[in-house]
Amino acid sequence: MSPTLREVLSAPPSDRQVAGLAALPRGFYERDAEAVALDLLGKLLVRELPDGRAVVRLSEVEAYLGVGDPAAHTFGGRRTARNEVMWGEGGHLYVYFTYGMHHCANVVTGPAGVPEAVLLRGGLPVYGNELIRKRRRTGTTDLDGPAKLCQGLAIDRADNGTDLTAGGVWLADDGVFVPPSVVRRLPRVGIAYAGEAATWPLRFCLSLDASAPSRRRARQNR
DNA sequence: GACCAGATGTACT
DNA sequence: GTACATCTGGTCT
Repeated sequence: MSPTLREVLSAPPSDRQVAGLAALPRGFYERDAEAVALDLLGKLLVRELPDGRAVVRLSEVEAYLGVGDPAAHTFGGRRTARNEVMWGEGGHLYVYFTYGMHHCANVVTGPAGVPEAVLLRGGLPVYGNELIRKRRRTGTTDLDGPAKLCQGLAIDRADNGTDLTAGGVWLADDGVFVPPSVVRRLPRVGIAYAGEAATWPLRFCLSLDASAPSRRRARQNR
Protein backbone atom coordinates (compact mmCIF):
# COMPACT_ATOMS: atom_id res chain seq x y z
CA MET A 1 0.00 0.00 0.00
CA SER A 2 1.38 3.41 -0.88
CA PRO A 3 1.17 5.93 1.95
CA THR A 4 -1.69 8.41 2.08
CA LEU A 5 -1.10 12.10 1.74
CA ARG A 6 -2.05 12.43 5.41
CA GLU A 7 0.76 10.09 6.42
CA VAL A 8 3.30 11.88 4.25
CA LEU A 9 2.32 15.37 5.41
CA SER A 10 2.14 14.38 9.10
CA ALA A 11 5.75 13.20 9.16
CA PRO A 12 7.40 14.97 12.10
CA PRO A 13 10.26 17.35 11.30
CA SER A 14 13.46 17.20 13.34
CA ASP A 15 14.12 19.59 16.23
CA ARG A 16 16.70 21.27 14.06
CA GLN A 17 14.27 21.76 11.19
CA VAL A 18 11.68 23.22 13.56
CA ALA A 19 14.21 25.58 15.10
CA GLY A 20 15.01 26.87 11.61
CA LEU A 21 11.46 27.60 10.46
CA ALA A 22 11.47 31.19 9.22
CA ALA A 23 8.36 33.33 8.81
CA LEU A 24 7.02 33.89 5.30
CA PRO A 25 7.76 37.46 4.14
CA ARG A 26 5.16 40.22 4.04
CA GLY A 27 5.03 39.97 0.26
CA PHE A 28 3.47 36.51 0.51
CA TYR A 29 0.37 38.03 2.08
CA GLU A 30 0.10 41.12 -0.09
CA ARG A 31 -1.88 39.34 -2.78
CA ASP A 32 -5.54 38.52 -3.19
CA ALA A 33 -7.06 36.16 -0.63
CA GLU A 34 -7.75 33.38 -3.11
CA ALA A 35 -4.12 33.17 -4.25
CA VAL A 36 -2.85 33.26 -0.67
CA ALA A 37 -5.36 30.60 0.42
CA LEU A 38 -4.19 28.22 -2.28
CA ASP A 39 -0.54 28.79 -1.38
CA LEU A 40 -1.19 28.30 2.33
CA LEU A 41 -2.10 24.64 1.86
CA GLY A 42 0.80 22.52 3.03
CA LYS A 43 2.50 25.44 4.79
CA LEU A 44 3.40 25.19 8.47
CA LEU A 45 1.68 27.19 11.17
CA VAL A 46 4.20 27.66 13.97
CA ARG A 47 3.13 28.60 17.49
CA GLU A 48 5.47 29.57 20.29
CA LEU A 49 3.99 28.40 23.60
CA PRO A 50 5.29 28.79 27.16
CA ASP A 51 6.13 25.07 27.22
CA GLY A 52 7.55 24.72 23.73
CA ARG A 53 6.86 25.04 20.05
CA ALA A 54 3.88 23.50 18.26
CA VAL A 55 3.72 23.12 14.48
CA VAL A 56 0.70 22.34 12.32
CA ARG A 57 0.61 21.72 8.58
CA LEU A 58 -2.39 23.50 7.05
CA SER A 59 -4.77 21.21 5.22
CA GLU A 60 -7.90 23.32 4.87
CA VAL A 61 -8.48 27.06 4.35
CA GLU A 62 -11.18 29.39 3.09
CA ALA A 63 -10.86 32.71 1.27
CA TYR A 64 -13.02 35.72 2.15
CA LEU A 65 -12.95 38.33 -0.56
CA GLY A 66 -13.62 41.55 1.31
CA VAL A 67 -16.16 44.25 0.53
CA GLY A 68 -17.66 42.39 -2.44
CA ASP A 69 -18.16 39.11 -0.56
CA PRO A 70 -21.45 38.80 1.36
CA ALA A 71 -19.89 36.14 3.60
CA ALA A 72 -16.99 38.37 4.68
CA HIS A 73 -17.12 40.41 7.86
CA THR A 74 -16.16 43.46 5.79
CA PHE A 75 -18.90 43.06 3.17
CA GLY A 76 -20.13 46.37 1.78
CA GLY A 77 -17.30 48.26 3.45
CA ARG A 78 -18.37 47.43 7.00
CA ARG A 79 -15.68 48.60 9.37
CA THR A 80 -16.02 47.99 13.11
CA ALA A 81 -13.79 47.54 16.13
CA ARG A 82 -13.99 43.81 15.64
CA ASN A 83 -12.86 43.66 12.00
CA GLU A 84 -10.45 46.60 12.13
CA VAL A 85 -7.47 44.27 11.68
CA MET A 86 -8.80 43.13 8.30
CA TRP A 87 -8.47 46.71 7.07
CA GLY A 88 -4.78 46.84 7.90
CA GLU A 89 -1.87 45.50 5.88
CA GLY A 90 -1.63 41.81 5.01
CA GLY A 91 0.32 39.37 7.14
CA HIS A 92 -1.54 39.96 10.39
CA LEU A 93 -3.74 37.56 12.33
CA TYR A 94 -7.46 38.33 12.59
CA VAL A 95 -8.99 36.37 15.47
CA TYR A 96 -12.65 36.65 16.37
CA PHE A 97 -14.95 34.97 18.84
CA THR A 98 -18.12 33.27 17.68
CA TYR A 99 -21.02 31.10 18.86
CA GLY A 100 -20.36 32.28 22.39
CA MET A 101 -17.46 29.88 22.89
CA HIS A 102 -15.22 29.48 19.86
CA HIS A 103 -12.34 31.38 18.32
CA CYS A 104 -11.50 31.43 14.62
CA ALA A 105 -8.15 32.53 13.18
CA ASN A 106 -7.75 34.29 9.83
CA VAL A 107 -4.75 35.56 7.93
CA VAL A 108 -5.25 39.08 6.60
CA THR A 109 -4.24 39.43 2.95
CA GLY A 110 -3.77 42.25 0.45
CA PRO A 111 -2.42 45.76 1.04
CA ALA A 112 -3.82 48.06 3.74
CA GLY A 113 -7.32 49.19 2.86
CA VAL A 114 -8.24 45.94 1.10
CA PRO A 115 -10.00 43.91 3.82
CA GLU A 116 -9.60 40.33 2.62
CA ALA A 117 -8.67 37.31 4.72
CA VAL A 118 -8.13 33.57 4.72
CA LEU A 119 -9.77 31.50 7.44
CA LEU A 120 -7.57 28.70 8.77
CA ARG A 121 -9.98 25.77 8.94
CA GLY A 122 -7.82 22.81 9.74
CA GLY A 123 -4.41 21.21 9.85
CA LEU A 124 -2.31 18.23 10.77
CA PRO A 125 -0.24 18.38 13.95
CA VAL A 126 3.37 17.61 13.05
CA TYR A 127 5.39 18.78 16.04
CA GLY A 128 4.68 19.46 19.72
CA ASN A 129 1.67 17.13 19.57
CA GLU A 130 1.63 16.76 23.36
CA LEU A 131 1.34 20.52 23.77
CA ILE A 132 -1.63 20.46 21.42
CA ARG A 133 -3.27 17.52 23.17
CA LYS A 134 -2.94 19.31 26.50
CA ARG A 135 -4.85 22.31 25.16
CA ARG A 136 -7.64 20.46 23.42
CA ARG A 137 -10.66 20.03 25.65
CA THR A 138 -11.08 16.50 24.35
CA GLY A 139 -7.52 15.36 25.01
CA THR A 140 -7.06 14.57 21.32
CA THR A 141 -4.82 16.18 18.72
CA ASP A 142 -7.29 16.45 15.84
CA LEU A 143 -7.44 19.96 14.42
CA ASP A 144 -10.06 19.50 11.71
CA GLY A 145 -12.04 22.64 12.33
CA PRO A 146 -11.29 26.34 12.79
CA ALA A 147 -12.17 26.43 16.48
CA LYS A 148 -10.25 23.22 17.18
CA LEU A 149 -7.18 24.71 15.51
CA CYS A 150 -7.38 27.77 17.75
CA GLN A 151 -7.97 25.70 20.86
CA GLY A 152 -5.10 23.32 20.14
CA LEU A 153 -2.66 26.17 19.56
CA ALA A 154 -4.07 28.39 22.33
CA ILE A 155 -4.98 31.17 19.90
CA ASP A 156 -7.56 33.60 21.22
CA ARG A 157 -8.49 37.26 20.94
CA ALA A 158 -5.28 38.22 22.70
CA ASP A 159 -3.61 37.20 19.42
CA ASN A 160 -5.84 39.40 17.28
CA GLY A 161 -3.68 41.75 15.20
CA THR A 162 -0.47 39.75 15.73
CA ASP A 163 2.11 40.41 13.01
CA LEU A 164 2.86 37.06 11.35
CA THR A 165 6.31 38.25 10.36
CA ALA A 166 7.36 39.18 13.89
CA GLY A 167 7.28 35.96 15.97
CA GLY A 168 4.90 34.43 18.51
CA VAL A 169 2.87 32.82 15.77
CA TRP A 170 3.86 32.64 12.13
CA LEU A 171 3.64 30.67 8.88
CA ALA A 172 6.59 28.90 7.34
CA ASP A 173 7.48 26.98 4.22
CA ASP A 174 9.52 23.82 4.76
CA GLY A 175 9.71 23.08 1.05
CA VAL A 176 7.05 20.37 0.94
CA PHE A 177 5.45 20.46 -2.48
CA VAL A 178 1.67 20.19 -2.77
CA PRO A 179 0.73 19.10 -6.28
CA PRO A 180 -2.43 20.73 -7.68
CA SER A 181 -3.91 17.26 -8.18
CA VAL A 182 -4.42 16.81 -4.40
CA VAL A 183 -6.15 20.15 -3.85
CA ARG A 184 -9.93 20.13 -3.71
CA ARG A 185 -12.02 23.26 -4.25
CA LEU A 186 -15.35 23.30 -2.42
CA PRO A 187 -18.07 25.73 -1.35
CA ARG A 188 -17.49 27.45 1.97
CA VAL A 189 -18.98 26.26 5.23
CA GLY A 190 -21.45 27.80 7.67
CA ILE A 191 -22.40 30.86 5.65
CA ALA A 192 -25.86 29.97 4.38
CA TYR A 193 -26.90 33.54 5.22
CA ALA A 194 -24.61 34.80 2.43
CA GLY A 195 -26.99 33.71 -0.34
CA GLU A 196 -25.41 32.94 -3.69
CA ALA A 197 -21.92 33.58 -2.31
CA ALA A 198 -22.32 30.45 -0.16
CA THR A 199 -21.76 28.44 -3.31
CA TRP A 200 -18.56 30.20 -4.38
CA PRO A 201 -15.79 27.56 -4.40
CA LEU A 202 -13.41 29.40 -2.11
CA ARG A 203 -12.71 26.58 0.32
CA PHE A 204 -9.52 24.69 -0.40
CA CYS A 205 -8.55 21.42 1.20
CA LEU A 206 -6.10 18.62 0.66
CA SER A 207 -7.30 15.13 -0.27
CA LEU A 208 -5.63 13.68 2.80
CA ASP A 209 -6.91 10.16 2.37
CA ALA A 210 -5.84 9.81 -1.25
CA SER A 211 -2.56 8.02 -1.79
CA ALA A 212 0.31 10.47 -1.95
CA PRO A 213 1.94 11.24 -5.28
CA SER A 214 5.28 9.47 -5.52
CA ARG A 215 8.33 11.20 -4.09
CA ARG A 216 10.04 11.19 -7.42
CA ARG A 217 7.19 13.10 -9.01
CA ALA A 218 6.93 15.48 -6.13
CA ARG A 219 10.62 16.25 -6.41
CA GLN A 220 10.45 16.76 -10.16
CA ASN A 221 7.67 19.24 -9.72
CA ARG A 222 9.59 21.44 -7.30
C1' DG B 1 -25.47 10.29 9.70
C1' DA B 2 -28.69 13.59 11.79
C1' DC B 3 -29.82 16.46 15.38
C1' DC B 4 -29.24 19.70 19.01
C1' DA B 5 -27.68 22.31 23.09
C1' DG B 6 -24.30 25.18 24.49
C1' DA B 7 -22.95 30.55 26.06
C1' DT B 8 -21.82 35.16 24.90
C1' DG B 9 -19.76 38.80 21.91
C1' DT B 10 -21.09 41.68 18.22
C1' DA B 11 -23.88 44.25 15.04
C1' DC B 12 -27.73 46.59 14.47
C1' DT B 13 -32.44 48.55 15.80
C1' DG C 1 -32.89 45.18 23.59
C1' DT C 2 -32.60 41.48 20.20
C1' DA C 3 -31.01 38.26 16.82
C1' DC C 4 -27.59 35.56 15.41
C1' DA C 5 -22.89 33.93 14.58
C1' DT C 6 -16.76 31.65 9.25
C1' DC C 7 -18.69 25.86 15.43
C1' DT C 8 -18.06 21.69 18.48
C1' DG C 9 -19.08 17.70 21.06
C1' DG C 10 -22.33 14.61 22.66
C1' DT C 11 -26.43 11.91 22.00
C1' DC C 12 -29.56 9.33 19.50
C1' DT C 13 -30.93 6.57 15.47
